[in-house]
Amino acid sequence: MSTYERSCKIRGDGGRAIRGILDRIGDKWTLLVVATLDGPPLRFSELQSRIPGISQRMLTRTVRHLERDGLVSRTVYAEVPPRVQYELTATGRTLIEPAVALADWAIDHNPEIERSQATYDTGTA
Amino acid sequence: MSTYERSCKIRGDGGRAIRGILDRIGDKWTLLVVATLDGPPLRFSELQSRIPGISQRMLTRTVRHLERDGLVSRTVYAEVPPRVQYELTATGRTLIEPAVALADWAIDHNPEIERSQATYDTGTA
DNA sequence: CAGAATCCATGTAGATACTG
DNA sequence: CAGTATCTACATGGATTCTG
Repeated sequence: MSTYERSCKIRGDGGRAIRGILDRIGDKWTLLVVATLDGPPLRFSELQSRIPGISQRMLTRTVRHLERDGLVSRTVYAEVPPRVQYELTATGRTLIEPAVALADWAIDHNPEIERSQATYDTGTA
Repeated sequence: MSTYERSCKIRGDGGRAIRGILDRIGDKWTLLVVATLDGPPLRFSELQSRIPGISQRMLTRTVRHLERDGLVSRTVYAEVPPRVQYELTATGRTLIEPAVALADWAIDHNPEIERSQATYDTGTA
């Protein structure tokens, strides 16, 4: 299959599928949370300490969205003090692969892109 | 390589690489423009007519960003009326593959995700 | 035709303070 | 510990108007 044919997957239904997933994972923290949860279950504070810069509010929102989408499971243990564990679901794990593909692309092409930006900016400025 | 090892690619430098690419392609139109340009060169108006809902301003901004990143080339023909053609660069084409992988994931898992959301919402509401 | 410029609505994210 | 609530700042995106 050529990339031309494959790119129809992106435009497909007017871009609904792509838009849907980018709305889900395109924000500032979601993919980082998913990647951080690729491994043993973590509790809230562990998650927060492993994701430098994320605020409580943003972590809460992000895991809630992921839970709603069925990509992360949230288990509350009825203890005092409370303990809540987060874990990727089977579906959530399947997201790792395409996400890594994207990260690979980013790592591979970043130098090139930054050079292009520098050229563009000096030429325009 | 396990997904666990691979997911380090995402968290890598504290998520810089992923953040960089999501800032680039995570917006509303970029991937749609890239996918639409996977094929013969198109002029501004052609591009706009093939991407339902995009405004002039957003198309202009999006192609400018892509040009700055070196993913799209912009060729101005000195004619009256003006003609401008857009085309994916070689680098731009390499983005198609991981983007399609993501679109595939979205298409595959959308039904499941929507079911999860429905369950979550009724349970919470 | 292909945009540039301006204005405005909305959403996203962060800081801060409080609580079961 | 694991949140919730509130407020605010900023970025994103859209509509409209104007132009080389």
